[in-house]
Formats: sequence, C-alpha cells, structure tokens
Amino acid sequence: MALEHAILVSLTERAGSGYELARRFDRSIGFFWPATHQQIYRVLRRMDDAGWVTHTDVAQEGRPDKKVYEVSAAGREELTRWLAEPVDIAVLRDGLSVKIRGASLGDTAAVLREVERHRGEHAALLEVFRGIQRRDFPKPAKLNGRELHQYLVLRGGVRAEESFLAWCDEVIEAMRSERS
Amino acid sequence: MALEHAILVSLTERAGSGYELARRFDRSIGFFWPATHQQIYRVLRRMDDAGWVTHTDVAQEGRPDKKVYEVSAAGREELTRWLAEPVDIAVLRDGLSVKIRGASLGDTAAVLREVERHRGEHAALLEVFRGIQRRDFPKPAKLNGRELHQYLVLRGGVRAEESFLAWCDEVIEAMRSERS
DNA sequence: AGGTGCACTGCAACTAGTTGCATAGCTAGA
DNA sequence: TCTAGCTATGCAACTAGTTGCAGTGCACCT
Repeated sequence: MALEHAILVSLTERAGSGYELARRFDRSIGFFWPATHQQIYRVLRRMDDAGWVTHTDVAQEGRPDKKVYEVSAAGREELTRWLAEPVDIAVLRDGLSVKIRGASLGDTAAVLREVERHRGEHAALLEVFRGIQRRDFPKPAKLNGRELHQYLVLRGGVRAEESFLAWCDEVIEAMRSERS
Repeated sequence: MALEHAILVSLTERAGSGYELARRFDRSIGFFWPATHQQIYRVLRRMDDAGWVTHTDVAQEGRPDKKVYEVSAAGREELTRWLAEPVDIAVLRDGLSVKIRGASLGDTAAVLREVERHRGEHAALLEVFRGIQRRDFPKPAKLNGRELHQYLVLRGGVRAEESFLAWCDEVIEAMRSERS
C-alpha cells in the first residue's frame, strides 16, 4: 500500500518511465523501499487507471518507445493525504540473524563466513551512501526543504550501515574467540 | 523461503504449537523475521506434509486441543543444509523514510510528528531488548554456543534501535530548526 | 448478566512481490 | 563474429504475506 507513494515521491522529484524508476529504486529510494521493475510497472498501470499519474508515449531512435509518467493533480492530492496519516513502523527481514541464532545446529564456521560476506556487502553499501553524500550534499549545514529531507534520509542509511558493520564486527570477534 | 527456517530454529530451541510460535514471533525471533499466526499455521502444515516436523495432538482442559510440533530428523537435516548456503542480505522497508523524503510536498509539521511517534515506538522496543538482555544475559562475557548466538542477535537489535533513535533525533532537530 | 480478552485452530479471499520468459535493436568487448 | 549487456515493456505463473472472519469455552472485570 505504499509502493504507490514511494513512486509518487520519486516522480514528483522528476518525471520518468517505468524503467527509469526501476533504476532509481536500485540506487536511491529502493534502499529503504525495494521494488522490482515488474512491481513498478504493475503499480504504474494501476495508478494510471486511478488517475494519479498520466503518461506520454515517447518514441526513441534505436530503442523501444517509452512511457514517461508524471504525477497528476489527483496524485499530488493523494500524496498529501498519505503524508498526513500514520505509516507502519519499519519492517526488517534479516535471514542472517536467523542463521546466527541457529548457528550451533550446523557448521558455525560457515555461518561465520556468511557474517563476513554480509559485512562486505554492507561496507560496499555504506561506501555508496558516503559517495552520494560527498557528491550531492557537501555542505549539509546549508540545506533546507526537499534537499534537507533527502539528506536526512541518506543519513539514516549511513547510520544504519555503520551500525550494521559494528554489529558484524562484534559477532565476528565473539564467534572467532568462541571457536578457538 | 526462510520463514520455514526461522520456525525450524525456533522449534529446535523448544517444541510448541502454532499459537505458541506466533507468540514467540511477537516477542523474539519475529523482531527480525516477522510473521502472522496465519502464515505460521500455513507453513507448519506445509512442513508437516514435507516431513520436516511432526505433530502430536494434545488435549487440554477448558481450551481447544493443540498440535505440538517438533522438528524431525529430516527437518534438522534441512536446517543444516540451509545454514551452509548463503542468505539474502537484510531487507528494510521503511515508509517513514519515504515520508521524510516527500515531506515538503505536504504538511511538514505532521511528518515531524510522525518521526516523533516512530521515535517513541523504537524507544519502547529498545527497552524491550534491554529488558531481555538484563534478564537473560546478565554476564555476556561467559556465554558460548547457542546462548552466545542468541545474545549476539539481541545485540544486533539493540544496536539497530539505538542507531534508529539517534537518527530520529537528528531528523527532529534538523526539521525543527528548518521550520523556525 | 454481559462484554472483553485469551487460547487455539483454521478457511477464504485478497494484495504484494518474485521469477522466468519474450521481444527488439543497439553497443561494446573478447 | 559471437556474446553479453543495456534500454524498454510486459505477460504468465508463481510464492508470500495480510485481513477478515468463525467457533469454542474459560477467566476476569464491571
């Protein structure tokens, strides 16, 4: 019930095709609201039917035609309405924690390697976030409005990844000394 | 594909009925792998058919009969197999971030109140985690095996909530000074 | 006496999200 | 030259998860 709104937010920042939106979801808004291109196409169609967005067919040379979507007045109204109502608190689904919890029922060394691998993935993600921060928000003290809000969300990502990394280190250290 | 394994881990720790599992998911393992009672009943049935668990009907006085599930040899084998293969990295779905990002398109004061509300929810959750930590793991340095692993997962929850709270404070401060 | 809530299971209908594939032409590298 | 990958959309079939309801009987509160 909120992919719609994530798309509306993204389309308000800039009009785009389903494909472009899927790319954006891979790189920015999808870090805290993941979505596949299939899901995005489906929801765009639904929103088009509901009149929250409109599309323009754009012919391209050497590429398939695309449909560029933009938010309609009804879409902006829906977004405003949604912004004023409560959202569910964040949902985390972390298989790694399940694994750690069950580690002693299997190969604990393999679980430890998994933790190290996840640490690597999260370190890479943190670097991505820091790169965006350096490039887009070099002077955070001067921000306000939309840019400030984007920056704050990014800060949430940075904090979450930093905290995850620190946790991985704690787990790795504890599991290593347990095994030795 | 991993609720099965979360249930297997939980049932290995202690046998239980679908209802009891649903309670456990509300209080512990479900913090990083949420599930409703419906989903749990359905998956239990599937695992029973697959032979990963067995059930015993237990008649009770003044209450409906219950089916107490326990992990079979095939279930333990499946769990071991799963523990050795890679898991997807954690998925976060956070509507609050979407809202903050879209805040300037609506009532920013309302979004700020939402952040404060979420801060409260997460502070309560952190207290729950700390309570479990005090009660179940007063001497963390002495832990090993299953208890150590449970403790480490709990530490992940504590760290995640602490980090979330700090982020909320940063957001609240930035949005307040922006508005004044 | 009546209502609420808990314990326990489950069906039915729904929404959301995933996976695999198809099409099509262009570009860049081995 | 052949393969792989990107841009672009979408169908079909699937799995996962949610929501609403139903039944039963006990305990507890008002």
